[in-house]
Amino acid sequence: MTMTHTQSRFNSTLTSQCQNCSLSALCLPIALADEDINRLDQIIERKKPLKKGDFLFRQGEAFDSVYAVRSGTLKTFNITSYGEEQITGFYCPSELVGLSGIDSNIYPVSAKALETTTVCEIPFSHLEELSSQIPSLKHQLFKVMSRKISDDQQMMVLLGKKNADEKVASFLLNLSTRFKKRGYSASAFRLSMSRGEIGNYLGLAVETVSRVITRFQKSELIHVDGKEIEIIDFPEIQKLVGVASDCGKIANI
Amino acid sequence: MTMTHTQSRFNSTLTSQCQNCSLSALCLPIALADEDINRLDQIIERKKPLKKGDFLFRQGEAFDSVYAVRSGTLKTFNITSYGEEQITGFYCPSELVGLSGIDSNIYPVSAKALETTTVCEIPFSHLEELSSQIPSLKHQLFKVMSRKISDDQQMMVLLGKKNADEKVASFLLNLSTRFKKRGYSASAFRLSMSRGEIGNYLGLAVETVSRVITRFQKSELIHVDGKEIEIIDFPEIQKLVGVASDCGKIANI
DNA sequence: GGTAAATCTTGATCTAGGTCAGAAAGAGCC
DNA sequence: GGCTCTTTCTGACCTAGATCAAGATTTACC
Repeated sequence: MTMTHTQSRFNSTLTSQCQNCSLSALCLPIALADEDINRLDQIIERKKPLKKGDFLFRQGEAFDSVYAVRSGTLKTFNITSYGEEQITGFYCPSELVGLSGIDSNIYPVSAKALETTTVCEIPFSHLEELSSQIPSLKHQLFKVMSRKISDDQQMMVLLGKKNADEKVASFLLNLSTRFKKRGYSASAFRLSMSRGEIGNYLGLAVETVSRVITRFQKSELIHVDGKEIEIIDFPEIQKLVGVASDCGKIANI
Repeated sequence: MTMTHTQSRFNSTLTSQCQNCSLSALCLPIALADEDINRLDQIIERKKPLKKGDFLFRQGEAFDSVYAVRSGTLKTFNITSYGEEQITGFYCPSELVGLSGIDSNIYPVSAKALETTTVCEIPFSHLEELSSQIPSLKHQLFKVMSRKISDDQQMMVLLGKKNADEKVASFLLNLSTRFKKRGYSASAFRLSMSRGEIGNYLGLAVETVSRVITRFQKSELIHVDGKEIEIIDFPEIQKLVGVASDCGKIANI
């Protein structure tokens, strides 16, 4: 294993890199004490950037690491029985990719860069070991995985019950929320994925995505210029989504 | 907390109950040493059975425990913005319910019994604490959550890409696999959920589920008698599913 | 900077599965 | 055993979104 080698190349500064990272408030280190961040920092390897279209890992490969996105965007996808791609998620900075590989020790999906993307590689065996020593890190890991489970379930609701307008509105609002959390504008952002990829992810044909976006633009819910999106009428978009995003707070049957 | 009280009532025998449980080979204790099973056993509370229609927990309630199903079946579901139910999962014996509550400390779904059902309540804070002391338990927990993530992603593929026949075939095959793992017949079993609930889960109308099942019966893929299902032509059902279930082994692009 | 390839848009048509309606078969319940 | 309530089945119709087709625009690459 050449890890120490690579580490010395990337981690040569004395101060923790995680501590300096603008994403530390969102990524794993949240709620860690300074000395613990340093220990986490030791096991993390900063990889050189992926170019658009590069694979981070491929479906079927041996699982050994999870990855935190530092910049750029990734998509994960399955190849279905007849060779078509099914996108299962998009990953923005501070988000963790690869957690689904823990169970079988094999990545059940492929991960590919949608644009130039940098990631931190976190060897899972080290992370697991460290999590025994740092309870708050373990808790954080459980939380991240739990969050992924409930997010995926929201996605199942979207795929199973929503119509095209609701799907696209949910998608835009979801991105908006994620950008906002990271300190970027919640109303204006750039889509790093193609219309085709959006459709694939949402269970819609490309043409439908295009038509819905055009329609939203005409009804002045959003303003579109190619991949640049500006959400103009938040209340209306939220109404379409059904504000199901926080239905945890809604009264029960 | 009245736990010790309740424990003494349910856990009074000296031998570990987990150890005697027929599900221990599938549930959390897998890969645990005897003394560790005993420690896990101490924190588990066997609850009295739920009757059909009883809630185990409700969307929005404070999260404090995960539950292992001992017998019977549960469904979890969201209430969407306009009051309809969206089923996000069915849970059979040995399966763990409630993991999605860890992140927000609130159950993001409700869980309801489909028939008389017994569960083991596992207070999460205790489980988490114990997992620090027993690395294999921690690993097992990570695996269970990871498995849930990849299963849910398979479900997203199903909802986003499959047609009605493929959805129903996948559903039947999935149940079959789960029953088999537990030592029951893989080919003949009883559906504990209604056609309506199947449709809800698969993103189909009741009528469509009914029609597909009838069609499968006519083409002699399955034999149906009310809720009793017998899978007759496994190869054909698998062909419909596309054997996408183990596409992890398929070559990557 | 120019050309080929990919992506996006828009219109016209088609269809899988939804919706509506009613009959048949179970499941509780007194 | 009869009554009601729920679930399941089946047929007739309809619609949201897929598919097909063909331009328009963007992106990538020499």
